[in-house]
Amino acid sequence: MPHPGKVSGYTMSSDISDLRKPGLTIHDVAKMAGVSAKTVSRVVNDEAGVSHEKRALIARIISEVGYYPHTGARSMRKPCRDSVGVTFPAPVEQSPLSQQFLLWLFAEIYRLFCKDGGFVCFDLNPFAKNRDEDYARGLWQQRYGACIVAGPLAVNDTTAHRIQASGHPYLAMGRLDSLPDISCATVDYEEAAYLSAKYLIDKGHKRIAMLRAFEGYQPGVERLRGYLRALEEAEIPFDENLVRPVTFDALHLASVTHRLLLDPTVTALIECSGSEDAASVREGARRAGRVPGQDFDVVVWTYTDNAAVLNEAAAHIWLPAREAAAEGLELLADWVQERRTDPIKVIYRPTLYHPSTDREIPKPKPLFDVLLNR
Amino acid sequence: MPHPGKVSGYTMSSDISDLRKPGLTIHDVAKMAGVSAKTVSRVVNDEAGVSHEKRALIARIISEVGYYPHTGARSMRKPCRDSVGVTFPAPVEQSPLSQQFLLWLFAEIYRLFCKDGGFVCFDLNPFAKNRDEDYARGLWQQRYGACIVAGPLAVNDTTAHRIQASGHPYLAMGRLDSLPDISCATVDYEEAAYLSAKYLIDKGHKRIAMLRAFEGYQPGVERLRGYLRALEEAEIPFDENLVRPVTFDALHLASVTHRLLLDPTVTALIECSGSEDAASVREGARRAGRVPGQDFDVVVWTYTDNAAVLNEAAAHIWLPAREAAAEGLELLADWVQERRTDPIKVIYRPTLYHPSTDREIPKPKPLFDVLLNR
DNA sequence: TTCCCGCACGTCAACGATGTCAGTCGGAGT
DNA sequence: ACTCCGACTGACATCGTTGACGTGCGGGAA
Repeated sequence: MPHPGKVSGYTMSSDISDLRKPGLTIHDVAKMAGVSAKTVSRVVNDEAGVSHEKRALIARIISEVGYYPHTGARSMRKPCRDSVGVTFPAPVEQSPLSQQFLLWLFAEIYRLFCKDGGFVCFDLNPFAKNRDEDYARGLWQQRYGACIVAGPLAVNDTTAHRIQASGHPYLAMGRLDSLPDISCATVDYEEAAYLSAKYLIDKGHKRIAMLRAFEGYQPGVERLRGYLRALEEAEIPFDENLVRPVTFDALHLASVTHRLLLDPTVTALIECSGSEDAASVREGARRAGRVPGQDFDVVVWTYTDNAAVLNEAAAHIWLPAREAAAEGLELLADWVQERRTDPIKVIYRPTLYHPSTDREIPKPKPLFDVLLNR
Repeated sequence: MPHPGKVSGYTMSSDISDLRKPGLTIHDVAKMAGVSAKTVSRVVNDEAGVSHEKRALIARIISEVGYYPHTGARSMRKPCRDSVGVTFPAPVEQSPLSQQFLLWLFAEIYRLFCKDGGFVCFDLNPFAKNRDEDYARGLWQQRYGACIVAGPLAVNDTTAHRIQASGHPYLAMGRLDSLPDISCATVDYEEAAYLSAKYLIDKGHKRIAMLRAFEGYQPGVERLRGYLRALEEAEIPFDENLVRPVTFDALHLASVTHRLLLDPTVTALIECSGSEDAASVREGARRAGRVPGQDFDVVVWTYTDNAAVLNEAAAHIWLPAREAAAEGLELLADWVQERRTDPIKVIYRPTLYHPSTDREIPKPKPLFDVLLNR
């Protein structure tokens, strides 16, 4: 046996007593230092009114015995400012956000909220009884002091307004831009759909297919609105069969594209599923025997400026979701620090470009006019 | 302007009052229901001693007004059981764990700890003053009731024992297997190094290079131990120049491999950097003008059983880290639920195989004997 | 009828930290 | 010498919740 000492039993005891030790309190520290609890509290919170010697003594004792204040007790006397909660609409592995974006988002949240010792509390509970109320349950429970609703799924207006009314800092990402006083950071999906459709209409297309996200995914509504606006302006009738809901699954995406493109009168496609899978669209087209750029025109939406995902044959809509998120998170951090109180409104405009004609992806971030007012 | 109603001011007020509303308390609910706070508490906690009518009434009021108990106040009366904290040694984007593994880990943690309404509190604070103490700061602060130390960086023994002594459920992942009474879930890195070196020695090699992880990365120590053991058994002298620390950066990996292989007497290499980058090793070898499988022998370590990463020319060590993590997390969940109290010891054995001779990657998970005792 | 038991409640103190306020103690000003 | 002031410190109440314990009431047994 190569590793003696690694062995330990795996037993089950039927009578399990609660062994968790109570932990040090401020009174313990006070007793050790020979002062009152309040004086220790003053040192912990960096308040004035303690002599230099006592302050040094108490600080030394605190670090020696490893005293940490009890967060719960603290949160009863003052609003909690050292943690943010992040709510998702679905477990990470099913998130419509790409994994790359998700990890970037995590890192950004940590960077902004942990540098002064803060905590991030993730809430991906897919088992909640009432998803919508539960979006902010950590806020109602005073578990964290600010809240990021990272999901683009619908949050109903009552919940949104309840969060707003609670006075806690919060930010809804990817949604809620239509409610005037609700904090959000997102991109303008309606505009993206409008630009896509208009681009294709201007090229002479009349029957334009669109892959919109599945039911219940709020930005899908906005997409449809932009699409319809472009059609209306050009006086082209709407055929509801051309707008298909898709999941974020690559195979599903390919198969829906396939079926759409079997209809030869469909000469253009807007791929706005939210996934980065331009490849899936290409696969679907291949199966239908059609060649993008020759047979039909495509507009692909992308959330990154990564040239690797570019499809030379297609026009692209760049949705600066990362830029919007970054900006929104900065403002949320200000709010937590009480450097602002108004709801956050960050809405970035999408940009249309074509890899074969535009040499560079437009770098300057197109901001919504709210932000230009600064 | 396409979107009226989206505009909102971006102002700074110099006198910011704290607007955060106090929130509903159990007393508010009690008043509404015409009962005492204790009775409401009984309903909230599903305790006996409340008549059916009152229980129904109170439950209705709770859901109507959206009352949630204050977590902090609660945690002062009973140990917190509805949340786990996860500590990392570094920000996610710098993690030695692959992004794929990381997201899988997140999902697994949520699956196990959120299904009954739990929360996950991540702690990636890279700004902590005393990293080692801070590994469990959320535990000392009673912020969460159980703790996962997800980092393979060294946790010093004092901290480990302090966590153990506190009686809180915890799990150290990827490390600490050498301390007898400390909970951990990991793979046997020493054995992996031993198997790798022995395989190469048996093939007749005498000068075997090893890429070990950077300084401070604890499993690196264990790797070296296994390597040395194999050398000793074969009575081959140790040349310290053959064991190079690397970071988890693909370019760095390639360049170190390059330099190692410029020495023609080096005829074998163990690539155990922990990254999935067999490609980097191949690139380094190419630059040195050497061909793996012909010029020299390689053993590549991998954490997945994904055939896509396999290099036909190399022998592989499969480290079932995911399996170990999954098992450890299950046991931690049991501990939180008080179905066990002993420290967790999950140590999986690595497996050596060669894609060109072994038809299948050995599927049955090789467990350490501790687990076989069950 | 009396006693006792158990259910359905309520009362109260305590958890750990901090805000409020009331002291104490030098030293400077008159 | 006497006041006054400011720096330092502690006593106490309080936050929201729950454990321990007390009370009143109805019903069955003696």
